[in-house]
Amino acid sequence: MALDDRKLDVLRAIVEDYVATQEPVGSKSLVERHQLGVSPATVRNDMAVLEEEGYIRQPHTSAGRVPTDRGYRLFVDRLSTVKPLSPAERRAIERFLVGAVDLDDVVHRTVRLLAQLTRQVAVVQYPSLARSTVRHLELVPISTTRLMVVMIANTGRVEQRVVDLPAPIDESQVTTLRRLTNEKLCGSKLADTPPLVQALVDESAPELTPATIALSTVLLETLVERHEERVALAGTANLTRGGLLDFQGSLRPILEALEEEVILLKLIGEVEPITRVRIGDETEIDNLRSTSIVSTGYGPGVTIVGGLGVLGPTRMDYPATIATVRAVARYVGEMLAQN
Amino acid sequence: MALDDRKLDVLRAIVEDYVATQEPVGSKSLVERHQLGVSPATVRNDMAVLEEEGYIRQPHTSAGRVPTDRGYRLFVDRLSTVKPLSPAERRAIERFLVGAVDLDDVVHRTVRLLAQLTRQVAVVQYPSLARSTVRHLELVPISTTRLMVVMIANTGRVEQRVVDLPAPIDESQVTTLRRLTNEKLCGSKLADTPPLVQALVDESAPELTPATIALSTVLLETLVERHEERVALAGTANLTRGGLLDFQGSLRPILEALEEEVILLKLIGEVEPITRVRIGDETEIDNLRSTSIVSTGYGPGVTIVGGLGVLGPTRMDYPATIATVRAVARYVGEMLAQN
DNA sequence: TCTTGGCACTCGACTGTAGCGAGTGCCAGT
DNA sequence: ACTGGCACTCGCTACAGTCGAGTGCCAAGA
Repeated sequence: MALDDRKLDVLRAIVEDYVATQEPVGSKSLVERHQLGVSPATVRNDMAVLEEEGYIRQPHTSAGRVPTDRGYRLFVDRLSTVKPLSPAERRAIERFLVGAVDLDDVVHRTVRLLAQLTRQVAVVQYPSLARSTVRHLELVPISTTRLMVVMIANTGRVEQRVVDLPAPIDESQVTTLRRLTNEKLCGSKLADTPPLVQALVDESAPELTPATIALSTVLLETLVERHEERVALAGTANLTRGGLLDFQGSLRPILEALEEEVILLKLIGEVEPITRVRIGDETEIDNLRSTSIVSTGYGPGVTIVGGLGVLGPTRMDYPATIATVRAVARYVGEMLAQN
Repeated sequence: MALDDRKLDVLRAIVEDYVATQEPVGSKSLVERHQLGVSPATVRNDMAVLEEEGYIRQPHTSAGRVPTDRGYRLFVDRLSTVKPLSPAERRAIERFLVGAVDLDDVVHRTVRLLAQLTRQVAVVQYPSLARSTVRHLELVPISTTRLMVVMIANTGRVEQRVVDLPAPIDESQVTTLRRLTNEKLCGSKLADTPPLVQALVDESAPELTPATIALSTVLLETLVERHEERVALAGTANLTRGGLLDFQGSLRPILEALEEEVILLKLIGEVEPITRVRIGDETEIDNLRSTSIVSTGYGPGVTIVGGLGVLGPTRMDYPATIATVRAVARYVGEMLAQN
């Protein structure tokens, strides 16, 4: 059955009221607060249809209606327009992000900003190594048989590993190795490095081959195979707003899920610049059944190097949240472009 | 008034029972579960005294007794013996920490381990820069007027900053600058670097002086003045155990406090190898009135490079927690000593 | 002087009942 | 197709009553 315009208006009104008040909304208060131009009885009929179609439900007989996940989905897809940010919010974003001294700083400031503006839990992925290129590789001897390798990526990320060498090498050999690796790998995307690393081993001077193999093993293993993705988190205290009414009383499963980086990455590690909204079950994480996630990709210019987003109750102000997430992502992109 | 031995026994029994059951403990169940050798009535008299002295209190008339902060304090100081770790726990610690690939990895594994073993919130401070020495400084040109400086510390920490140069410099000048800074600063403690950095500027070749000044400004500002301390956090989900009975119902203030790195550092940033226990108000943080913190320093050998600890309800198993925190700190120290 | 059993008392937790009111579904009328 | 009216549902709150764990006090005994 097709929903006519008025039924959609009713659904929109229900979502807006419920988000604002956090209480099931009844037919009478609905017509009072919105200019629907019809009587409560008519609204009730519409509600009955909406309920039959699964867009709203009653917590119990004789209570008002509450949107279902499906109702929110329809609202987000067809009934809402993105709220423009207030000037105050724009100013807050700018003020917050200027003066960041390094990548860590940018990420931390961003995640705090996002948490503060949306009053929800914010997650920011560090620029993905897989989508970074190598800017410089530095080898620092720790002892004659141990080497620290530091990789600096164009996104500002810096990763280090310790390499155990099969045989001692001296200072000049380290210099040779350093030059060689930099020549081979600088400028290439991390995802493209495996053949280059192989070439590195093939071309190394015989006496350096064992060391080169050890080095390349570490490089491949840590930087390419297990993607070293990282995330920053802030605003968990915001989960307690709405005093346990959201999240059916227990924060536990949500806090547990938030501690799993793998889960967070799956949810906000976007590849596309598109803003995604996952509502309830759409998160596909059991522990997050009662939450929604708004996420988007960010990066300098048009390329995407990482994702960011917020997590909150399914009952959230989607238009405002979407606007804020997008705006913050855009600013962070500009920030990164400057480096 | 001096408390005789039996009154102390009663207090100990109350603390132990309350920690175990989370329910106010009455005189009758006390004598049932502990071999006190006296009747409930006697225990009641002792309880009255303990209450008068402020070691225990009644949530309401006709309820059992609950230890006060002062009671826990006395318990920790004089009535408890550190529980030895179970073999299973020892094994868990070893298994968890072997195979750590870099400092980030060590810290993350440690904080998770600690959270898991104590079933509380764990906090681990990264090795403090102030107590590290410079192992290597790397300068990587980003453009002709921008330089990324990467500092590698002996503790494994790697910090990077971008330096804006007043005038362009070429590759060979970077090499010169790199050699000079490393000669001057390698091996010295960060806290001792200011005069060395100054000497660096004085001795630099005239054409490099402006660049050197820019570089040294960044070095001093970021690495010495504002101590770049970092912490890792895990186990916030454990706050929800005991279903809101601890923390008088609201996790909010606690989650808020946990987001402030400054607060965490104040609480677990130990300088001494001593294990500290802060109970309730002793945390000196309003938001953490209902929590206790057990913290200790760690480091390779005898020197302390950072702190770690756990935060939980004042009603926590102090002997077990103290033992675990100490054991983990010791293992982390050994871990670091290997590098 | 310390310990003990007895006893009256307190007060939170739980249960059952009743009234209220927001909200609904249905139906007949326009 | 919309509307007003009406009976009904059911969660919420208040209130009264009961139960029981736990206490404080006291007088008697070791």
